Amino acid sequence: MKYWLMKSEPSEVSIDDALRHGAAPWFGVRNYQARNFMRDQMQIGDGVLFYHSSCDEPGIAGIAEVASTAYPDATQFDSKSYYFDPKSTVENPRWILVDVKAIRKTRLLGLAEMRSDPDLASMVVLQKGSRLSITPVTATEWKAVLKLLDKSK
DNA sequence: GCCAACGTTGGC
DNA sequence: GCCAACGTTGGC
Repeated sequence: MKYWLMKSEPSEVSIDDALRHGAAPWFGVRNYQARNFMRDQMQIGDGVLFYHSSCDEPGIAGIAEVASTAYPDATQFDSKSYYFDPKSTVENPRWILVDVKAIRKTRLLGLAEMRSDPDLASMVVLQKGSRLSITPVTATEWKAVLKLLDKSK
């Protein structure tokens, strides 16, 4: 059982969208490191912090879980898709994904509040220059985040 | 809109 | 394989 933080732009897929859709493919990852986490390390049932990025209020917006093992991202084969990759083939797909199931929406846990918690000092997403859309979360960080979410700020 | 940080590309 | 140029991310 591992824990992850996964970024989504709410203008594309927000936590509300994810809750409506149930388990859905986490399409569009085009970064090898993030892909490799999904391919090599994610297991069904892993905990996911659903993070809103590139928006007015960046931060953790919900809790989700990994709902499938890895399989090819269909959007890479769709020439009309923004995520189309002409260099990828069905025989040898370059991009894979997992299904993610949103479990609940939380209050918005912003970056400033996260940075104020010493238990989160080493959290990858808080490091300077960290842009990776999928990052590992330690069990300690997971617990600390849940604890912060329980506080009514 | 700015800009730092990082990833990718491609010429050599 | 190096590395400069370019593109992208994402908070501010």
